[in-house]
Amino acid sequence: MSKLLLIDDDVELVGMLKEFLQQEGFDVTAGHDGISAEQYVLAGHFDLMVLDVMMPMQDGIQTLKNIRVHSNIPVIMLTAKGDNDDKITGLELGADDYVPKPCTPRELVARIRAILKRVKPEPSTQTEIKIGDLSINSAQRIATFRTHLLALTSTEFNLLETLARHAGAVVSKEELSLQALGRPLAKFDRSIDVHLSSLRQKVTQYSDNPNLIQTIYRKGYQLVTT
Amino acid sequence: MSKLLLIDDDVELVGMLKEFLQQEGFDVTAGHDGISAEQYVLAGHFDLMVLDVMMPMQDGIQTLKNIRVHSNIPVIMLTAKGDNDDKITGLELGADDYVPKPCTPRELVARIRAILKRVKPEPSTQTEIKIGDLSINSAQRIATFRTHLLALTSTEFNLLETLARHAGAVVSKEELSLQALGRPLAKFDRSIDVHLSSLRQKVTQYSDNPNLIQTIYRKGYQLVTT
DNA sequence: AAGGTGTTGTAAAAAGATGTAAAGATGGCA
DNA sequence: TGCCATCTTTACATCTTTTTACAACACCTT
Repeated sequence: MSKLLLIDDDVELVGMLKEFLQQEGFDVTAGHDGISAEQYVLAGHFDLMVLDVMMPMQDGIQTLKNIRVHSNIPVIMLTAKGDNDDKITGLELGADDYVPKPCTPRELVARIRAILKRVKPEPSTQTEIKIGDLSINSAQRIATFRTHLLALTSTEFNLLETLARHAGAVVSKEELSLQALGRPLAKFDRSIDVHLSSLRQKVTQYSDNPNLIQTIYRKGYQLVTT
Repeated sequence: MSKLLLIDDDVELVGMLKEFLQQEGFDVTAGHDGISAEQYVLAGHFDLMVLDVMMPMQDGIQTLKNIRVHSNIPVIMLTAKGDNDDKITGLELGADDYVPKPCTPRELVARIRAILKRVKPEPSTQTEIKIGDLSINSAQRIATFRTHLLALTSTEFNLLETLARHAGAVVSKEELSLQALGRPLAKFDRSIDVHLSSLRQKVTQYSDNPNLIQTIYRKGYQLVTT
């Protein structure tokens, strides 16, 4: 669970945001001025701080400046709309994002997640995709059908992974070539067809359903969901 | 010098931005649609991409989705003002920032700098890396699997360390040669393969999982994250 | 329905990459 | 010098991908 520090002099707003963020699964601590923000950051180790620019006593810019002397904590700045100069100053001081007030809690959460994702990559992301009896583990690059391990080559795995990520939708050969072979599809290149063919054979030997991977004439291929 | 990739279907705008960014000291490559964006990202390694949301053929959201399968490149999304849904979708997909159009080049540059500043100092100076049962201590140049000390040669250690720093991602032989041997990969140089082979043998003798280090044909090697 | 045109399926050959044992080369050190 | 550990090169087996060739198929036109 990520620890957030929320600093804004508007007590009511902070209360509301705190509640919302807690429901979203964050561990939230709130403060209402720049001085206590500095203390909090120095004391506990937070994963991210949301900092209001406009505050009495000491504004967000100055607070950020002070904090940056000792800490690299990711910071999202909250500020009144259109205050472009603050925005740029903040970013140059090492703020990680800038969100204009008023903003929806939902948007704030999205921004927080975006930044946390890059700073501390959660084990969350779907490394495991399951489509019917198929299961594809992207991290380990292993695919299984029911209990059977599929002995796929690297390209075959890429192909299956790409199809699975778009399960139920048609994926063009152009896209498959880009994702699985890492190059654009050339005019008379049949590689995708050939790899598809072997992939089908390997999957089909365990499946009673011969149409797991469908051909959509002139459009591409599709992994069926059922 | 940071390498930027600029994708927008508005040719004129792109030309203008490109010029501005070049004056600011960036190495800029421009493209005008989502498909070529994917190709660029797969081909050259850029430090950051600026991606327009609204594009004919394939929009920015889908493009980002496809790119995120294989790349963690920082992305700034450009989109029409007030299109809040795109904004949130983009951020959740792993965009690093969102800039409403129209924006001043100056603001865009500030955002780019802010993100690069955050991302660049990431040549992981961590001295202790743990990946599953593996643990690698860079300071002491010691690697262990569970409790077993791995008797690695210097090159083997470099190799394992490099793979560990990129755990879960494919590392090219070029990169491995640079990091582990300190020289660019020459045409018929098989050293990396040979060292990899012995490294595998040493690691595998303790591991039940024979696929800790995967081969990605023609792409490189990957240390699997459990 | 019949024939034309381009697309897809797939076996097999060709080209290219990787795995690895073993021989050769290099450099440190007693 | 001779030994030893390490790294590189070599050689060959094996595996993967791409190309090729042809049959089967889908779709269009008449």
